[in-house]
Amino acid sequence: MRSSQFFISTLKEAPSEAELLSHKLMLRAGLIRKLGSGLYTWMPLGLRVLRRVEQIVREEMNRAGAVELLMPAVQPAELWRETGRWDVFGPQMLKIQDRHERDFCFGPTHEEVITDIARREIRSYRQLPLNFYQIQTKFRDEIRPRFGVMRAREFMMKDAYSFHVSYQDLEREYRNMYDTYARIFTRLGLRFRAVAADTGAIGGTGSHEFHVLADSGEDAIAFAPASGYAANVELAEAVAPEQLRAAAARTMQKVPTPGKTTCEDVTAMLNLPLSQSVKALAVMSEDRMFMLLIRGDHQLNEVKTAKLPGLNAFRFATDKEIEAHIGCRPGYIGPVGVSAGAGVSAGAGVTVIADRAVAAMSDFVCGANEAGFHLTGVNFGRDLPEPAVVADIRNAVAGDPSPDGKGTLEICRGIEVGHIFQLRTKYSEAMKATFLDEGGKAKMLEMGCYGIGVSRIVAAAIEQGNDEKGIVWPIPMAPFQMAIAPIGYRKNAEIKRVADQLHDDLQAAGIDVLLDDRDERPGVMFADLELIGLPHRVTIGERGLKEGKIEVQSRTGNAATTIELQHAMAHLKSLC
RNA sequence: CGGGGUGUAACGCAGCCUGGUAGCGUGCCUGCUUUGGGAGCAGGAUGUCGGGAGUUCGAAUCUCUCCACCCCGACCA
Repeated sequence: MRSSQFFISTLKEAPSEAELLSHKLMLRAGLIRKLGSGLYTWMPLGLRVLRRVEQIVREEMNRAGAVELLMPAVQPAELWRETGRWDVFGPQMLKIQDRHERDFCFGPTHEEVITDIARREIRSYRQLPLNFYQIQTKFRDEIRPRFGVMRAREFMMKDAYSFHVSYQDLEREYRNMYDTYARIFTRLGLRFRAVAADTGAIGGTGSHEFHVLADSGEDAIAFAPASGYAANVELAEAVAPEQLRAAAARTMQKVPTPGKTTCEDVTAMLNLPLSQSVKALAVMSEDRMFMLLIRGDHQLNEVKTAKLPGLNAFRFATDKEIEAHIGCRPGYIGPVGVSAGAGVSAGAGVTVIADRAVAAMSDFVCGANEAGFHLTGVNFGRDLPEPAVVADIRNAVAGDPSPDGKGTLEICRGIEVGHIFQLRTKYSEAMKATFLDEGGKAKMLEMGCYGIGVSRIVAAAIEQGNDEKGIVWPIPMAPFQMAIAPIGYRKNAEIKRVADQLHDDLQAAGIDVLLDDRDERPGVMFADLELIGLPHRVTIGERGLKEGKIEVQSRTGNAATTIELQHAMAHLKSLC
């Protein structure tokens, strides 16, 4: 390919809308252009990268035995009403009407459509197992699209759905997909980690996420290097402290803490470690107030909390509600004196739920339920009743013991690029998707589903591969494998001849090469080629050509190597 | 949706407070010179100042209103 016949449009400065590095670089390199919030055009250069990712995903899915199909992006509401998800999915689903005012959505996912296919097409156990997949545009009306294609509303996804006669066979395919995903991300040249995950809205039982490791990632991952344990922090168990609660050593005292409303401020003022304080979070669920107790240096895990009985739809209490139930404004609330009695009857008292770590504390600091005061030396059983509920409601932190008992946890950040689920019969039951087993009996199809964020992978790869000059692609994702930068292409006939010849030879050898024949000055050419991150650059200039030599420079290496023109093809082929 | 912010040329920005009819850098176009790390000189083009309404002799600037976009929180590939 020649740049004069292609389209390269780079920017020296990133548009101010971009915050994240990969987003800035994608705009600067001309990979994408924004149409609206969460809506992006894939420019020719970006599309080449997207296609490379697609191709690797496709090859590995095919190799794993999955079969490609393509479902409509627009889906009738009836299917979604069958599974009850028309309303459940909520505003995240883009709902549209046709000319007859019939309801449709732009598909955010395709469980309904594929299950409809399955119930029509799959009749016998002899047809199973099956794994259908597609690579297609999805639309999710995200609450807040951001970071370019990292969290766009319209995005490219590979989604696969498998069907089985039994749970055992589903587990086998789940394992197969797990291994396939590992192969895909390895082939793409990404540093990644598979982690145990929450099943979320899609539903089902077992689930793993695949994360590209990057400090800018939106997810936190807990992992134990010693054992290989890895889980999304949303899920990772924070195990109960081994030590039993120490005996009370101090008496409870009320101390004035005017203006100090956070654990940090209070402990700083009292010259105590943050881990000696307890933070009280008031939440409401079905008109009842719950007080969640977390150690001052810990963070509430809302996913875990929502799994507690009666708290599945909890929300944080308003300041007014806190005053009404506790008689004190936020910042100074605490568990002492609030949990009168069992606190089970609606409206009466507040149910106190303590994190496991809090339950093991003694002589702690907490709010006094009086503005401007905190309590020190507080002890359960003496100064207040034992908490009504003790549960794991905090995020695991670095240094926590691993839930599998082997070693301690570390925390890193990741970008979720893949997610696999065991759906079981959730959708087949809702949509009556059955097959006949060997005995001629109708049985529900066991299902699995497996997603990969194809467009997100492009952004994630840039988060992992970049330097001050621009993008550094993993070789399998690069839009071109190699660039030819002729200096004085339109001035020097010999340079033009050599560059053209090399371009044609490389292309004939099946190497994707970009000949920069724009006749830009060398600095401009080099800067552009580095910004768009091509792995290798061949520089052809008068200087070297006089001696029959050209230069080869790798995007990652520092020094260029000089090679004989006559050996160029062999050398360049060996690089790809 | 709640909180914060921004909309002025293709990109980055100034001008706004204190109204007087729009500017800088980069990019773009033409010519000449230049050609191994984002060239120099000369000339040039480009704006419904986000939209609408209002105040005023006069609005990018003040007021109201709508819209778009970005950032922080709840969602997810």
